[in-house]
Amino acid sequence: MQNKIPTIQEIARLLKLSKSTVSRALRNHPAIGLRTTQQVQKLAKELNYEPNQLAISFSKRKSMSIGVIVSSLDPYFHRAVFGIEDCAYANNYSVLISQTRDEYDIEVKVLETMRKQRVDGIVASISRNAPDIRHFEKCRQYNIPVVFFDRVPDVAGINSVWCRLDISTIELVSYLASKGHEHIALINGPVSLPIRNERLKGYYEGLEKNKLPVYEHFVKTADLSTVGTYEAMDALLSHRIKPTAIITFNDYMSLDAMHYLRKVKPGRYSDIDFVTYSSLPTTRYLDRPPLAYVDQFPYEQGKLATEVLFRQLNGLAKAEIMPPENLVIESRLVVY
Amino acid sequence: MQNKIPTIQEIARLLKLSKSTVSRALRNHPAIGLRTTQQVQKLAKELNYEPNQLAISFSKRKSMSIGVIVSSLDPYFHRAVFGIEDCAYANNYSVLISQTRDEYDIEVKVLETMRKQRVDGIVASISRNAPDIRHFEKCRQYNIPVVFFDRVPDVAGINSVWCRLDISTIELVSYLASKGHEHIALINGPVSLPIRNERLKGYYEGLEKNKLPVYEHFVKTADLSTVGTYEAMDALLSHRIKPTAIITFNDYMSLDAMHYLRKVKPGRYSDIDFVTYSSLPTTRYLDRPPLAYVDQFPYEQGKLATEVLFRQLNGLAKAEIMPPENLVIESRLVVY
DNA sequence: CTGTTAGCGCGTTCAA
DNA sequence: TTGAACGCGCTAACAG
Repeated sequence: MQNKIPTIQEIARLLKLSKSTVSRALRNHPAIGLRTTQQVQKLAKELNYEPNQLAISFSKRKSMSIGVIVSSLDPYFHRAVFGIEDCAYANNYSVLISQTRDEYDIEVKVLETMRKQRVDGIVASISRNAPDIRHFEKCRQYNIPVVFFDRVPDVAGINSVWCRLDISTIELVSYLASKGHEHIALINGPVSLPIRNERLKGYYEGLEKNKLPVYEHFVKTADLSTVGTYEAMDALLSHRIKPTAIITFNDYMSLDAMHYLRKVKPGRYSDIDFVTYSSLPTTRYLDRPPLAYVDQFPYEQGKLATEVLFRQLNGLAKAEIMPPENLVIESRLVVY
Repeated sequence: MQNKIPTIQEIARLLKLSKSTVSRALRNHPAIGLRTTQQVQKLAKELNYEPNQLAISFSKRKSMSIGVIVSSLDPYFHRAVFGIEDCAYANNYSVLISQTRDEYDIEVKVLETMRKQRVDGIVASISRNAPDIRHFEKCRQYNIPVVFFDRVPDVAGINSVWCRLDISTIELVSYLASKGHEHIALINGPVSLPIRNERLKGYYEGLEKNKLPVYEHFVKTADLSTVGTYEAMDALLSHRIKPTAIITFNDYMSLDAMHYLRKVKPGRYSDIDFVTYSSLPTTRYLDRPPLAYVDQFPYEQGKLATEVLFRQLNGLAKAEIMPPENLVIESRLVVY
């Protein structure tokens, strides 16, 4: 059992040097003699010396890590995490990921954990059930900049990166109109998600632009559960005038809605077209996938948000006054 | 700008106490007077004091965190991560997740990062392209126990948790046989993944048990790319005797194979049945999903692996000799 | 019940 | 070119 964890002190002792010399030699400090440097590095390698990042972080009061808070590592946020990782790793930072499972209590808790871990900054997409962002306020006191992305709270003075959907939604409606659809419904997400409004705005503007009739009963709200979608579909189809195309809040909702038609109303309505947002990688394998979707570029959002974060961190390091950054990227209509 | 991060020292100064008293009071140490405890905790709250976990970890030489290494946070490993998180959080540990993207170099690097961060233990599923586990050896020197799960290296003396597939694979073949299939093919995963052998073993035993003919050309190997699957399908269908059912390595492969039939050979072979392993949540939405799949219980594997890890950690804490644990769980055939 | 002291491993002055 | 001394924030051993 060689459970001897090597330290700089140990190397210094063996080489009869001071630990500061060793510390410098390990980092190729120019003021250290070549011979010394070489023998230090040689011994370090033999002992399998690996610097204690905990000690470094602690003494420098800088953990070289950023926290990522997302509701779930589903395929959508998974792509965002890639963007975050790519940017963080390029800056020699490590990444702490936490899932909130869309619960406010968990969000509060993981945020606290991250503060205690003294992450240098945080990239966050808020939970669906978060009524406010008070729990993020302490981060300011702890000098931990926060960048919100994708699901951005509607509050001033914060850093944010998100993807506007209104224009693409207009295009989505126009696309459906060009296919001859005149009765287009929208099943939107829960009111607690601000991004829902973009969809609604684009929907109405799209109808107007294409001179299509507006039926209030064509707009439904669903939580993101399967049952919720079924209920919305029920409500949609209970009116005299039925939709011939449906815009759903996301891919999962489209899947549930299509499943509903097949199982609950087999045969009828099989000609209803679906379009949606932020495609799952497996959606294209459906026999009859949605006709189109609006790409929200999660990878780019994650990457941009992290870039904003590093700009804030660098500003903080120089004690500069950093005004909050608010980036908006354009979504894009993709026809399968 | 109130960028004053409160410390125990600061609280002690304000209250004219020593920092050890404050430290104890904050942790409800019984030897501290009620009055003192209360006033310390009151002030701590007012100052928004949050203990510096970095300092605690450093001084205790225990980071209260475990590392998780997986190839990718795809839906499969995502479920495993839930199991890991549930167990870790229950033990007041935090979780560091790293993706290797199935590349050996990245695996080596994230492992090193975790060691430097002094995680207390690691739960890992090895990369497809990892030729050996030499890079894990240093963990022993650093007293960091490692538990491999799901993709387990074929080496003695390690902790492991995996899911045996041979018996379920026999059942899978029997199920297909019961449906009248006599020509059953298997598209297996790459040789670098040991779990592939379980499938192969079960396949042959299943054929034997059901007295089905063995055709060597019915067994193909594919890397896990779409192109690889297409090639395997090409090869399978190029023989005189065609399969009527195909067992694929996983869901993605089934999707690709089915897609191949629809796109490359439309109309023909539309009666080929598929069965697979470890279902994606969205697979059930297909018009004609695989008939059945073998559940590998990733959540349970992750949870069990983490439990093993904590047993090792507790043993280590008591300086006990901990023999490695090797758990095997049974997979289960699920018919849609 | 409370205070004093030492030390965790490292980087960083300042001094030689 | 090297070394000595200090401090990061906290816990713990030992005193009182």
